[in-house]
Amino acid sequence: MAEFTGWLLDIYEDAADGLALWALADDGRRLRLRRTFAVRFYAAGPDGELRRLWQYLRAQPIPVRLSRTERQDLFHPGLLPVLAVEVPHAPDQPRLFQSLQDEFPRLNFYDADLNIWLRFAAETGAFPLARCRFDCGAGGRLLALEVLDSPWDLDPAPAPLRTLTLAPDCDPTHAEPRFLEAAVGGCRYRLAFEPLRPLLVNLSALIQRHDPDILLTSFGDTWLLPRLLEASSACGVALPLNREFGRGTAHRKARSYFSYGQVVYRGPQVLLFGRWHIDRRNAMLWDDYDLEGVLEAARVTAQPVQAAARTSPGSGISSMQMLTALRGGVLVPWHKQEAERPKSALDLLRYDQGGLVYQPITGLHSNVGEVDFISMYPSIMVHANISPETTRSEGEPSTDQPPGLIPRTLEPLLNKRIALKQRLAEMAADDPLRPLYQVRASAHKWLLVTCFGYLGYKNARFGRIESHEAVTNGGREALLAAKEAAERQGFEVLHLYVDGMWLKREGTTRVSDYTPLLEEISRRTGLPIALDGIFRWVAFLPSRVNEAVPVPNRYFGVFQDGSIKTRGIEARRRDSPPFIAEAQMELLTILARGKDAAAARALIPEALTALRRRIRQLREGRAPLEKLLVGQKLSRELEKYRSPSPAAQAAAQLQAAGKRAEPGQRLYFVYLRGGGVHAWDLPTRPDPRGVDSARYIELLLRAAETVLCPFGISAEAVRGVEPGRLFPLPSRRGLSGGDAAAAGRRRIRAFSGEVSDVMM
DNA sequence: TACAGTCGGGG
DNA sequence: GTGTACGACTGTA
Repeated sequence: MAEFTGWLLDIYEDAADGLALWALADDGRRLRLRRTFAVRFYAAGPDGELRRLWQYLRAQPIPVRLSRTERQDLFHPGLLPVLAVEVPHAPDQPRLFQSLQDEFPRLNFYDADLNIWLRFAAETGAFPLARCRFDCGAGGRLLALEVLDSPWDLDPAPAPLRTLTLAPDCDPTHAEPRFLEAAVGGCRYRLAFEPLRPLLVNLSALIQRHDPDILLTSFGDTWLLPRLLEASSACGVALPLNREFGRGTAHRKARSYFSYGQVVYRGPQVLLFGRWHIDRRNAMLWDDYDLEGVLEAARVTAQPVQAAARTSPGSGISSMQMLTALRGGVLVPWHKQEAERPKSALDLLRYDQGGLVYQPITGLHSNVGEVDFISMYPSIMVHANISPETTRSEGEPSTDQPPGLIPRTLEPLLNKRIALKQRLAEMAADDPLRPLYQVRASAHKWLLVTCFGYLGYKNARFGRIESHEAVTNGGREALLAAKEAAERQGFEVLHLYVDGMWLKREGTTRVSDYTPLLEEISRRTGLPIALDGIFRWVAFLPSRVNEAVPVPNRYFGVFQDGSIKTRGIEARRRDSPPFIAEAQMELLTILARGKDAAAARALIPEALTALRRRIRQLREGRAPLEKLLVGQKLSRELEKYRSPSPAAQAAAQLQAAGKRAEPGQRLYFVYLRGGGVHAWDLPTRPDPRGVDSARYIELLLRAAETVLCPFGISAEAVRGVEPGRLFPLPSRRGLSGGDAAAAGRRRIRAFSGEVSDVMM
């Protein structure tokens, strides 16, 4: 084997050698390598306890090397005396550490619960899909490894990965699939599920013949792979899902957890060794980023590919922070130990603010420029050097100190994202590489967004609330500085929202007219800023509950290039039935042809005609059922519901049919006459005649009002589009009261709490 | 009127 | 394997 170059695909613990590695050589061979690998972790605490730990470790059977040394804990000044524990055989470490947790509750452990990829990446500079030079001895023993590229390269040499796609011919939650559709090496196969034995034999032959690097499945985690594995053991036909011979697959249980204010359901997982299983239906945020987004995330976070495909970007950024710490000799706490410092009421008042939000001037405006800070919060963290160890307790950042852990982690990511966006801006619209760069930029965006949230999360390993607050302070200051600059240059500020502002100035209609403003803002704040575009027209909407109150994030408009931007309206809400969302977009597309507000107004009759057609479609039952599906997330266990919300009703129906619906799962259903629903994932289809078309018409009319009323069309006029038929107008609520007058005035207020992911 | 339940974000 | 905000809105009692 000697020396060769190629890509590093996979790493995992190996009972015999310590570490198994898979390489894809330039000549196309897939090679299994092995080497020993020692891991180190640390303990700190009272001297007596450390001595006791020393004796305990000496007495137990797992070989270890012990030494006393000093290391840096990010949350404590100076160096911390620690006991270093080196475990020469990596697979021993988790078991050993497990036993220490109960035995030594008073000690603080560091670097104790890191996955093997992270340790390997810290030690060697490698990362998933890194280009490497491998030097091998007999039997695949890895003697030396040289990493040839970096995760920050914009154009990494693409690894010629082989993918086997597997998908049942229908959604197994609905019906029993009859065929397994497979695609590999440019060929498609259709394998019958019954009888099982030939299926297994054929599939096994496909895998052996093509030896894919990736098993890209639909429902592989939740249904297909468990089913195949079960069949394999029942029939006694070996199925080489793993590339690693003789090793079983790894399984993770399904779970629901709370994140970003809502429950998330994560399905069960089936993980492979030596090749990757990615279930595109169980991939989290990377879902629509496709495989490239997953690979990009794995490269920059040094998370295993199969994990990167399934975890949130939160664990990705956490992984990057840990890597920065390991490489810089900073201890990675096992559990974050530091509680928040006590704060006075005044501090709380000062701190507990999020992004700056203005009340927009409601109504229709022409020639409005939208100017946004680019990745505002991450830019502030890097620019102002905000990190747990550099932030003073007053919440003031310190730029006179060396760059902190968080800025060091973020800076390359931020630079790469900006470079990718630059590359995109220079690319032709039809460049075949465009989607690739988009997907990569997108993956980076999520990592950046999450990093800010993590600063404020009390259980994050490197979080600290004061740093979090220093960031939001910086954001508010920057936005105010931007507003002042705009006003000084004669712009009217129509709206401010956390990291963006909407501006108008008589005679200012060209992109270049904004250049002096952008330059001034960038100079004053030190943060990157860009013109998102100039709206031909944009409408900021009032509250539906109280017409006098503007709401900060409900608007729609059309840029000069004809593209439509919407926020908060029906078309963007995930619980809107597709029919309603599409109808609203249809109306907007018609209005978007208007070059200014007046021209758009002239297109209203055409929009009303389209609306009339849509209403008729609903009334005559011609809208396809799938377009009427409402999707809502189950927010809790079925038993915990106190009133039968539509999602709870759907869950009850599923349960009655023997299918358990977990919190965090999105359930789809149609509204039925009489107030009920019919869950979509039932074996029976709803009777189209039972569909509550009146309710859908009401939803449609509301969506139409949202986009038409700003043009001066009354709600009554929208509802009267059908000759001889006026749909009743639901009464507006709470119009009375002193609130309205107060709300009519424009005032600046701050969001309290999280606005983390609004910002980028 | 009060309360319970759901959504939001980007590209 | 990571986050339990908060305001807008809707439906129902």
